[in-house]
Amino acid sequence: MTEQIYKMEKMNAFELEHIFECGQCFRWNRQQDGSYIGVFRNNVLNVKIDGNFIIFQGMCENDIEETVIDYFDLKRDYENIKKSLSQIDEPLKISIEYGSGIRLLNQDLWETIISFIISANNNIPRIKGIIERLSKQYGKPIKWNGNTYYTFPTTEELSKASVEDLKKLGLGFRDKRVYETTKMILNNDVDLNKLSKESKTEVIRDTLLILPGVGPKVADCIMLFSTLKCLDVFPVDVWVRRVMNELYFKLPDENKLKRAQIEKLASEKYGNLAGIAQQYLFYWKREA
DNA sequence: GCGCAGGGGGTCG
DNA sequence: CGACCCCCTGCG
Repeated sequence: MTEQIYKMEKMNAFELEHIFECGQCFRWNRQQDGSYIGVFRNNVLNVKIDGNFIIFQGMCENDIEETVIDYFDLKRDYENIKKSLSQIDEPLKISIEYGSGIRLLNQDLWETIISFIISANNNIPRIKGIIERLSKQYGKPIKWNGNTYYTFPTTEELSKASVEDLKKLGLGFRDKRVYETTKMILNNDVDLNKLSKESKTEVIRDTLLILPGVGPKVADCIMLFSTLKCLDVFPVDVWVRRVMNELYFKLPDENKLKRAQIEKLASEKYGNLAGIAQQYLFYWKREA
């Protein structure tokens, strides 16, 4: 593996902060100069905006251009998506202007499953810490630029960890969930290859829900943020609940809407782009 | 500075 | 509907 660099003209929907701070990923870290470094699959990359260009540079196991086109989903036409979503209503339009540079990444399915099981009732700094420790302990090192980075462990690699090992890394009550889910995927009780070929959203969700630690919210995040790319799902967490409450129901915050109510409304309003709408709303509500 | 509550991208029983 | 691990954060 050698260092590679790829420079391309900047597109309209591509802002580093929007992409990496909208909550879809946990392994991208902001650098002093405003660029970001992240580990994904067997790669370590720095992404930097330089004037009207995006520069990708780092250790990449395959062709860097193909890798970033795939991972950053660069073929998807966000201009068109934003245009049609903006027409739905004014609040969504405002949130899209606020997070105009958001793109959803094609993240590894297995890594996304484990990462979002860890995210349950947890905060982002701690989630990131846990994932870094898991990677350092069970992943493979990649040296670049005087630093050592670690790949996210494969299923086989993580299956070496006992419940106790996981507890020591600070997973808390999620230790058993990660352990059991790893075992089930290793045994093909849930077959991720087969799941990747499935096209029906409901079948995919029901399959993911089999895994310990995967409930409705985590399942939707996995479906939206991984290579599964089910753009029609609408993950309902506290922030989204809050924003939907305010925008469409005008209820006081304590008056909690049921998940099903929110999902129904989202599906009616946003249709098969509900997941992308969710990201704009989430980012807007949480940052602003 | 340090110590101590409060709460966090939910899930499970 | 309450408990859950543990850290991160904010305040006294």
